[in-house]
Amino acid sequence: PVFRDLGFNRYQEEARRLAAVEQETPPHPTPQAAKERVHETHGLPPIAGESKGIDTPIAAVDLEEDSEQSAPPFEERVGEVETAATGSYEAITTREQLDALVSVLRAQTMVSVDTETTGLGRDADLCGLSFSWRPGHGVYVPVLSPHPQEHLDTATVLAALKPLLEDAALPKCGHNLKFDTLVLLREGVHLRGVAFDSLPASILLDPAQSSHKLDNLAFAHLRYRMIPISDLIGSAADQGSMDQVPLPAATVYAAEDTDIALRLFHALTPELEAHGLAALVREIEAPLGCVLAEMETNGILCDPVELRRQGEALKERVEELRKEVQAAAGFEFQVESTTQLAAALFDRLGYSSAKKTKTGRSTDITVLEKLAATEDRSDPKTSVPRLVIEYRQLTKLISTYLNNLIASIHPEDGRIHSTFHQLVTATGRLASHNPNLQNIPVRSETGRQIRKAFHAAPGHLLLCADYSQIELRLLAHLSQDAALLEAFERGQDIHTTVAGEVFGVAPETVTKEQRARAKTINFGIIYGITPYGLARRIEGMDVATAMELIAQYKRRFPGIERFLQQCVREALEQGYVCTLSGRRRAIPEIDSPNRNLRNLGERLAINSVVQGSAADLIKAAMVNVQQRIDRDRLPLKMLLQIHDELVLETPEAHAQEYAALVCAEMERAMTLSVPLRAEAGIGYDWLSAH
DNA sequence: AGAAATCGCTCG
DNA sequence: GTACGAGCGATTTCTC
Repeated sequence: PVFRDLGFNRYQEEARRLAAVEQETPPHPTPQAAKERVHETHGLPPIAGESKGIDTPIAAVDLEEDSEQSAPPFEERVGEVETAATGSYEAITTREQLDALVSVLRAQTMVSVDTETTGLGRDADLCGLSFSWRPGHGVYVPVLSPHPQEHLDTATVLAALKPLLEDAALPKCGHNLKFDTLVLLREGVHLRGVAFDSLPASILLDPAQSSHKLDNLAFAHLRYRMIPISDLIGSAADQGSMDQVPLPAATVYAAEDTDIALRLFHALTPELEAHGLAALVREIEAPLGCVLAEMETNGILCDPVELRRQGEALKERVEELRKEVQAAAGFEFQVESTTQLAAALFDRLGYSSAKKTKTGRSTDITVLEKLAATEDRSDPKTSVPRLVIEYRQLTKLISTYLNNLIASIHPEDGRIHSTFHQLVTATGRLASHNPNLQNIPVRSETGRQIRKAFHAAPGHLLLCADYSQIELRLLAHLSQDAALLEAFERGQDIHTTVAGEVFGVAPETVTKEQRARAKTINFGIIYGITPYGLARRIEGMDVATAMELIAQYKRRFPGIERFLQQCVREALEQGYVCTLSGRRRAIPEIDSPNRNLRNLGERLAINSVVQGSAADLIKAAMVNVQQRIDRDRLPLKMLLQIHDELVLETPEAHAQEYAALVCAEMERAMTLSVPLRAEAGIGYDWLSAH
């Protein structure tokens, strides 16, 4: 049993090489070995009884009995492979030990925190908490185990620890503390003060890494091989759970986690600093995990009756449409099937196919709209494209929204609890998942009605606060373009201002159409504009005219042109670009010999800086808002984030006051060269709050 | 039969 | 061949 398969390809070769070294070092602790190890340290005198006293500084208050006489401190054993057997871990099982632990933790400048649970889902129960404040040391406080009479119960333990877990002034670290925050929230504990988290830290340092699991980080950064959970609870089918693991083994496993997370804090902090990421982790990403956990736990009330009512109405209309389509076409086919629809349109109804997909002829919205534009009201056959467009819209609403949302409502509390992923996107934006609540329809009237179903609790209102023109304001700040800065400084309508400049007219005389075109250009700039792209999005515009418009824009806003080039140069020189907060995105496409890929790289370089900086900003705002809620004990619940918007639930009383407060916190999230504006709406449901 | 890819559409 | 970032449902294609 010399070498365990790590089940982790990237490290296997390295691990094999080190397997030989392992022969000379103590073998990896089996559960039995772990048990013996803990028994060694078990019969210590109660900490409170130590002569040192519990209010002396931590260095003096050792929770372990014999400090490192068997092995040199881990810091001195560089290059060796280390295992949990080298750490000094113990269980906290008595009232006296718990009180001593609380005093000790209070005095620390950084405490590593972890929870053990019976599983990974929402139904998982707390088995215990572990803490570490000195590398190589750690404690486990069990609350659920095979021998409950040998330790304290959940209520006692949490009552003692809650004040310090919730104390934002006591800095904490850990690995993926969003998970632990979720677990603790189910016990009524609101974890705060998270100043470091090795999961976001690792992702920000190297997003390309395939795994950021604690075990892998331990090996990569500390040459440390952790006890696999399978050693304790087995794997696959006959998997047990943590509450069945004997206390000695559970203690070593649990305390090892916090020990390693603490060591990673020390190991990764210099790396983060070297890459300009330390503040991003400390001020934004680490504390944000707790905010996301709160949002997920809160959930948003959703009325299934309203959704069902809308669904029934739409289903009737869809059935009519299906019949109309088939009647108009003169034959039956499955409208949902793109292959059958393409065959119907292009083989049997005489339309000619222009746009292709990877595997066939495209029937997407742009194609259907072109075909629908040729409709002849006197010939029913030509109504097919128009009817299919409506059919698609309604079936989309039914299946993706109405049906799916009803199924997502939690039977216990009537709320939808989406999951918010903190760092899965390329730019730093959040992603909402299962269900996605960041793409609830708003643009079409029928779709927007779905928002009526999202509502506040009785006596409460939804508070929707969104940033005004956030990406364009960031563009102004990042580019320092004089004209754009001035427009925002003066509070002008940015699309009208740009229209005036680009079309060479006074702002007062800008037409609706000119403003709409300027808006399209403004969005285009942020996405990395191309003449083709712009022409395609403005009705009746050819590529030459689009090119001239872009040229005119760049003449009128020379700072923007400079900024765009600077993004591209940065990507070329460094291989990556950075946001305002130092978040990085690698742009390997930028040196591609393929021109299309290279152009894509240029667009990514531009967009990543703007979109990513906007993500930094609203994340900072979320941390601000939650801190304010905590500090002033406000009765506000954060429910959703939709990229430039926050949705909260507020009591009816003082709702206006809270709205102003949330906007103020959003506006002071960063200090830029342009003023930030956030506006709030209030209403019983999401439709009327907007 | 079940997994993976494709298409299309929703949002910012 | 063309604007950036996501998630998801239905259908089609691939794989065992």
